[in-house]
Amino acid sequence: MSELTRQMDLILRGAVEVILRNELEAKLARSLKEKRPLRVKAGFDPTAPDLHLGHTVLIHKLKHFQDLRHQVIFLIGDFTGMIGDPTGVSETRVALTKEQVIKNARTYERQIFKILDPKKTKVVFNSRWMNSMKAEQLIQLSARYNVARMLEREDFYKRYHEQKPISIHEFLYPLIQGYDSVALKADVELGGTDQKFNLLVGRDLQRDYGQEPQVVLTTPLLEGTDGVRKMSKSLGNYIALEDTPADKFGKLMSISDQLMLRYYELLTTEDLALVKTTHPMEAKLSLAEQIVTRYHGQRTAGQAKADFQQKFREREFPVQPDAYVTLTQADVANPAEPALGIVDLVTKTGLVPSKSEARRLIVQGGVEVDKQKKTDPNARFTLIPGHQYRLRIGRRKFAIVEFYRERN
RNA sequence: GGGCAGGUACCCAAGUGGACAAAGGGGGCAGACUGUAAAUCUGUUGCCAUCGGCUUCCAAGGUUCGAAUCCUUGCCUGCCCA
Repeated sequence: MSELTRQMDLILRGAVEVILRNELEAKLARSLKEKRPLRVKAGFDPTAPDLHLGHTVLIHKLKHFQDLRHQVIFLIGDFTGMIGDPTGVSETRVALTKEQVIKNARTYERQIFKILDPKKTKVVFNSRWMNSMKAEQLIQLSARYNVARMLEREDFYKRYHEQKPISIHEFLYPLIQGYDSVALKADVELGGTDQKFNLLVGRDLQRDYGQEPQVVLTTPLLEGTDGVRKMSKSLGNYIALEDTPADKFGKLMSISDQLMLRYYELLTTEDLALVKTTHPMEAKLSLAEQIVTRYHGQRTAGQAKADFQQKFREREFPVQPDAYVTLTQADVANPAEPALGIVDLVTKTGLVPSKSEARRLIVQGGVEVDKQKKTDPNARFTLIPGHQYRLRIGRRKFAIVEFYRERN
C-alpha cells in the first residue's frame, strides 16, 4: 500500500463528505513530494468551552491528520464568538472579556490535549487578524458574497421563510470563518456536517483572494443522550469532557441500546459486528469504561464502574454522595428538641431547586431516608445527633445529612 | 417613512373582562415495568403553606368591583408598501 493510499484511508474513515476528494489526493501527493505538511484547520467557538463527546469526533479526525504528520491548527474563534454561529435559536451573546476568552482557551487546551499532542498543535485566535481589520476591509470582505447565496444556507433559509429574525451580523459569521482560512492559508478545514456551508464559504473566499481553495471534510454529528437531536450544551443532552467520571459513566449508561452502537461507531475503533453479539448491558458498561478511561485513566474508570454498579444495580448507597450536609442547632426551630420536617430535610441538601419540588418528590415516592421510602410530606424527624441520615432523592441523587449538637 | 400582524410558563401553542397559576403538545421530573436503560403506562411540572395565601401572561402607566384579556405609551419581532 502506498503512503498516499494509507493516508487517504485514515483520513476518509468516518468522514461524511470530502469536497473535493481528488483535490485532497493532489494536496497529499504534493505534500509527500515536497515534504511539506498540510495545514489542517478546525475552528471552535470560545463561548462554550465545555467540549463534549460530540466535539471529539472532530478532534479525533484532527488527531488522524496529526498522526500523519500534518500541521494541525486549532482555531479559537474569539472574534467570531462575539457573533455566535446562527443556530435558529436566537440568543443574545454576551461579549466576552479578554480574560474570559483566555480562560476559555485554557480550558479548551486542557480538554483537547487529552487527544491531540500539544507539541504538534498550533493554537491560534482569529482576533489576531480580525481585531486589526478596518471597517473598509470588512466592507470589501462583505462585498465578496451576496444575500441570495447566504440564504442558501439551510438555517437562514428556514428562518427567512418562517418569518423569524435574522440579524445582519449573523451573515458576517460565515464570512469571517471563511476569511480565517484565507488568513491561515488552510489546505484542509474540518467541521461537522452542520458546518458545511461555512466551510464552503472558505473555499470561495480563498479562491477570491487568489489562494488554492481548501479541501472541506465533514464529520458526522453525534446524537446527544436523547438519541435524537445532536449533542449540544444548549439542548442539555451532552456528555462533557469535564464531567466527573461518575457523571460520564452514568450518562453513558442511560443511553438507548441503539444509540450505544452509534457511540461505538464514532467514538471507538471497536468492531461493530462483535459489539452486536455481546449483551447490551455488558457492551454499554464496556463503552462507558473505555470512554472514562480515555479522559480519566484506567483506575478512575474502574472506580466509576464499581460505584455505578453499587448505586444502581445493587441499589446501594454510593461511597461518594452527591451532597454531604451538616446541620446545627441553628437549622432547627427548637434546639431543645431538634426536629425537622422531611421537606426541609430534603431541601437542606441543596439537591432540589425548591421546597415545592421536594414535596412533589416525596409524594411521588421518590425519596428514601435510611432505605425507607417516605411518602408523607408532613413527616417530621427527631434529629439524633451524630446520626448520618442517608437520603436518596430521585433516581440518582444521594445525600448524607448529619446533625451536630453544639456544646455550650 | 406608511400599512398590517404579533410578543403567554423551559420550548411550541390555546386563551380576547370574572369559573385562569392559565387548555393542549413537546421537554423535564417521579412511580410502575426493566438490564441503571430505551419503548410503554400512570402521575407531576410558579413559589410558600394544614384549609389557604403570594407573585406571574414583553415593560410602565391607566380604565374597572375585577385584566393575560380593554386603553395609552414604550421596547422587541415578522410581513407588505415606499
